[in-house]
Amino acid sequence: MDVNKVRNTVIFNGMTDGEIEAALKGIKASEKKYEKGEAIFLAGDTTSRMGLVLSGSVTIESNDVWGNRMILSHVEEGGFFAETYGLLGDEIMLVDVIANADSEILFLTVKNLTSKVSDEGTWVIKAVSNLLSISAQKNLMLSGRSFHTSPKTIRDRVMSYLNSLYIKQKSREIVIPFDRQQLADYLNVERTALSKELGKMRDDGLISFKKNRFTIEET
Amino acid sequence: MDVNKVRNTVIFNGMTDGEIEAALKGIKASEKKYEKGEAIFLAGDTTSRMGLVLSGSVTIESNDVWGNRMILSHVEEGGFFAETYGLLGDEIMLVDVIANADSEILFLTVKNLTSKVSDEGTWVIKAVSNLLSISAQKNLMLSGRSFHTSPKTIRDRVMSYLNSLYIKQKSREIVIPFDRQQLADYLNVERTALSKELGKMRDDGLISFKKNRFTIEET
DNA sequence: GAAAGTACGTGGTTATTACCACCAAATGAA
DNA sequence: TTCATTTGGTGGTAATAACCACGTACTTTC
Repeated sequence: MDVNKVRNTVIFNGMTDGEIEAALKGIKASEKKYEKGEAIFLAGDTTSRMGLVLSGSVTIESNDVWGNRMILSHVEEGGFFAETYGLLGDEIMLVDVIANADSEILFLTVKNLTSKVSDEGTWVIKAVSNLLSISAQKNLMLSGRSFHTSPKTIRDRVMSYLNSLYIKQKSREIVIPFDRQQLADYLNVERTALSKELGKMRDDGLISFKKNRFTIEET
Repeated sequence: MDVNKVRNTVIFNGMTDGEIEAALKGIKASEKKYEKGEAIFLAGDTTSRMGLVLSGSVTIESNDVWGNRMILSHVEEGGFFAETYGLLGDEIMLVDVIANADSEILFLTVKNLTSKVSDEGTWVIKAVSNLLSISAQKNLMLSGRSFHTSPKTIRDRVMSYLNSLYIKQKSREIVIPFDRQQLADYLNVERTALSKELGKMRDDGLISFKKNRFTIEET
């Protein structure tokens, strides 16, 4: 890896060239090329590596069980993706990352960073590392919720939510951790309107449910 | 400070008692008592300290220019608040933190943590510290947006958004960084519907605007 | 097991928004 | 300038959700 390529990225901020070289080694930096359209990560994956776009660009997108595709964001040269997943290591990704052009990606193994640190570091690094975990965790919750509340109809919000659980639980039979009122609050809709829409979705053959057990019907 | 009181909180995870003591000193831990109803932070403040609830509980709430109050969350014993603001240090808080009962709060100066570290640490701690900044920054953006998209009507979303800029810019004359389409996307509403609602709000004497300059009218 | 409370669903009404077609003003390039 | 493009606004309509009132089933408690 050429230090010049990464010197200006945020993660190597404040490091000398020597440190960057050490970091690249310690962080197991590995470069890989992708062709336009190729998948870098797929929903359902777990990863302990985050990505840094050296050239080209990638899109973060969601493709749900029902075949709906949604583009969530672009990441340009110099930008990161999957930091949160990489940091937490065992969280299941809910989105796909696709090369938007021929791209060079640098993968950085950041999971070990914080765990390794916990054994050997001083209290300072332990504290920073703990804060990073707290922050990453919160991040994941926030982006999850914002993801499920951005569709404009109740039906689409429910589908977005159920799809994420489908990916996590890898089963069309889904147990949700909410009662109706809580689900309504989480999706930012009114409870009775949610009940009605769930009923319609059942009538339309999309789902069936009883209490907090939902089943995504085969189409 | 008694180590026993904080040993089980996430931020001191993995530290020996000796390290916790060193940490408490290095992090300038200071305890303060608040009576029920007393303000711990107010919107418009900046802080380089985060809060840890030792006893009692606090509420995070929003009180806007128009006098609307909204409770956003509770933090119980052992929980944190203002971590993101504390970490970034110079971000203006958009919410109030109020003691929900007689409470003991431990303030931790976390800003210095990451900045101090940048000078002296190894590449590992620098990388972790950089990641923490990235994560905190992203966090702030995510929670801001989710804050402005949770009201159910377009008007309330606009008011929430303008109020946050009012707090940041400390002026009733507000320049927004978006054109109409971008504002609509940010607030998760349809552009023409937004235009209409802005017109109505002007008719109702709430605001006036021209292009991306808005003025919050005195009521 | 009766009473009270909680959770969920339905009907009906109204308010709000999305959506489409279109226009006007502002911007910018030739 | 003139033409094309971008940006913001309006009218009208259909879709959607909020809101209120209420009923039913399931739980919990005494």
